[in-house]
Amino acid sequence: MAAATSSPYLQSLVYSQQSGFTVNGMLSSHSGQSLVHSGLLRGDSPELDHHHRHHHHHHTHQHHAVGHDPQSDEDTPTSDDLEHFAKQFKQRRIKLGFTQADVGLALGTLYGNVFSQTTICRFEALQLSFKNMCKLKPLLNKWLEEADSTTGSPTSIDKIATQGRKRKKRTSIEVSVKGALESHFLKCPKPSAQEINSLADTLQLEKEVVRVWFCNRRQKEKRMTPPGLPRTPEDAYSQVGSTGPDTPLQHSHKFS
DNA sequence: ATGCATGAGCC
DNA sequence: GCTCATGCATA
Repeated sequence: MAAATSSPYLQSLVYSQQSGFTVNGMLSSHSGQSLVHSGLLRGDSPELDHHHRHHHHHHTHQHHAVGHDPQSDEDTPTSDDLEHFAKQFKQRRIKLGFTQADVGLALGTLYGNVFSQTTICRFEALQLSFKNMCKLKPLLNKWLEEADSTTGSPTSIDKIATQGRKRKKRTSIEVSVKGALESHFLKCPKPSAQEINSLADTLQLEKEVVRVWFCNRRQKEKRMTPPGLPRTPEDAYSQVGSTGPDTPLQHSHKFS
């Protein structure tokens, strides 16, 4: 009893147009993401091509005053850890009957940090930056523990006030124009204002739209799972219906 | 699930 | 103006 707080299927049904996953089914919604990462993290300098390990700047922060600190939880996860956790998380979440949106709201009501369906989705698909993933992992992990050992406490959902600001209507860019932008991006990922200007003029787009497009495109490159990664076709079909624990995910450590 | 957008923080 | 975390709105 307790899993039926909100309507778990509302969103799933709405968004299940392209993926084709059912409400209660355990069909994995392997849409366009590939779970094999290539270790592309921070460091936006294409020129530098030294194989960077997933390092973490060790700040010379002073240690804790107390001497007893056998095992603190401040260990930096590796990409593998995140990959595995994300997968586990998604599976448990689905089995518990929660949607991504549910989790986002639950985090808000439980810990004060509200997140959208988008963010949960991107976390599960490893489409965030390494740092961002590390930040969200503890939070989601905590929710997981709570939801898993829920003793039947119906958490009442509560929404916080939405900001009342007019948002610009999303401009939809034509596929041909997108192609042109892609081409330019490959040549020059970081065009100057002048370049953007001429580009915008050529493509008949607002300069701001072009600028934002490049910003977003750069961010994509910094995700854990960069776009255009060919997913292994064998991985396309995994557990269906039955209690499939998990699919053995092999990953290739390739830090070019 | 993803594309375009906002906004905070940094330079 | 860029990066970075994040999300509304939409495909």
